[in-house]
Amino acid sequence: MKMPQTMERPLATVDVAIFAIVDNALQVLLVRRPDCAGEPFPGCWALPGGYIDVHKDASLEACAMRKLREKTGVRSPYLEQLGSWGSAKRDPRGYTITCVYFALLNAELVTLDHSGKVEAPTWQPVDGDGVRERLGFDHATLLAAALQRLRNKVEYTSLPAFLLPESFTLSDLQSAYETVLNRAVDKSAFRTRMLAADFIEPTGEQRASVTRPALLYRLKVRTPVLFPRTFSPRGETG
Amino acid sequence: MKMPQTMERPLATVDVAIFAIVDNALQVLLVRRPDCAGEPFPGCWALPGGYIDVHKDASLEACAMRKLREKTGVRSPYLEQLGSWGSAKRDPRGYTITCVYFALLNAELVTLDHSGKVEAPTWQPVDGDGVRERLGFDHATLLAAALQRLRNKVEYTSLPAFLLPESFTLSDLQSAYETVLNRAVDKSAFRTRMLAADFIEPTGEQRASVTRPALLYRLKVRTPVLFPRTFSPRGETG
DNA sequence: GCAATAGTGTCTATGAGACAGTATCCC
DNA sequence: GGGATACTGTCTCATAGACACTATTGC
Repeated sequence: MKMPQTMERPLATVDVAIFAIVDNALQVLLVRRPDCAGEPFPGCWALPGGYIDVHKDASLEACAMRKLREKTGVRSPYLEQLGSWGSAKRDPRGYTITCVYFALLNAELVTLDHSGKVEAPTWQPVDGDGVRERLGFDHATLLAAALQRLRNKVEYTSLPAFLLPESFTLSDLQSAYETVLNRAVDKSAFRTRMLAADFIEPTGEQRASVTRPALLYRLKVRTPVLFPRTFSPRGETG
Repeated sequence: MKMPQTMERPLATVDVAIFAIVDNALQVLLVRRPDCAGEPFPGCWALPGGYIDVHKDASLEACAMRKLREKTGVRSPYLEQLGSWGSAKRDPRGYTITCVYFALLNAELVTLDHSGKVEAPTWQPVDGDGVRERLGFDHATLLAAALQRLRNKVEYTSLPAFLLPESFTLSDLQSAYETVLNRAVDKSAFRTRMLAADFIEPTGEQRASVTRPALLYRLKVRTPVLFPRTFSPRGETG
């Protein structure tokens, strides 16, 4: 076997699929590829990401956090490693490995940096397995994988709670689930399940409203909770 | 931002946690680190793995497959990406990123290459979150993560089927589940669940035995199946 | 018949889903 | 009161788990 010093090293990058609910729709944060000569996929959209800096990034997760912070200003999102993709062909500049994370956060916390750059990050609505815009590299594949993981996990975890602000009502939470799942869920079953899972607690406050005020809740735990069953309309399990 | 050509590139490796049932126990395949000077963790045990060869390995999965084939001779295991770990400290030779896979296979298919090398791979019984031997690098962490993923998934997937030979009885399958879960499951509920999931089919043959012969089954699909609920002893769902 | 394992039936508790009903707010 | 949303109760059905029962083999 060759010594590591003589091995040809692949390039290593981290990409992040950042999701939030904007305008009652699930959206993902994308950046535009620079239009300069020598840059691959000029003008295309892409997931925020870039090279691992072996001096700055203590770990892969730290690198993902850094990139997320740089684009959104958010410091404490839900962040989960999705997986890694590597091949000689996914980037024209050579063999690359990318480690992809996906993040969930509350859009209100985000301050997009629109300081005149072409690469200004923008929310793009999710449409089916991706977005309408054409993505560079294999990012359409990465985004599709992120969406699949997200939708899959929403069926049996408390993930949508991370899309909401600090305090929220059960109706807000249900709405977040319905937005991600793209289908309605039964209110009674939903509330029973959420309260049984014991991951939220009442703040003691109510949300003022023109109609009956709703109790406000907050997360009891910062880690997602697994439910013992998936959401499933009657008879869908067979 | 620096150009990729001038960036310091981390080393990229792939490691594989290969599991099988040997002597009615869950075991993992480990290799011994070479004892030469300059090699880190000499004499320690480690997960099989090594550098990505940008000329040989078309993808990360291809690289994992190659390493698995080199150690076991097996060509079609169940192989799943577990995740990636990267930091400056996990390998004394510098910043490394490792992409970890876990594999499930039937021990009978394995031909261990014991051709006099020190690095000969060996089955080691899983004990709690790892093995009794001391592992080099951060492989104890990686192995613990693999075990956690495995045990977690076994609760709601057909993964243990990949630990069995081509054809097997329902009792064999139940035994595989019990070995991985390290607890007994109810026979009736187990059989109902397995047959309802519709991922196995009778071969038409029976297993001869000193007692009542059992029907033999084979997998209908090569991909794992998800069950709508986890295994859970009455009242454990809280 | 006996031992041993394969396979089935029966009962009960749980909880999801469907949906209707009640409660509480502002106007 | 009326409209709107928050929240609860009731019914039914599917199925997991517990456990006992029957079936089929070799001896």
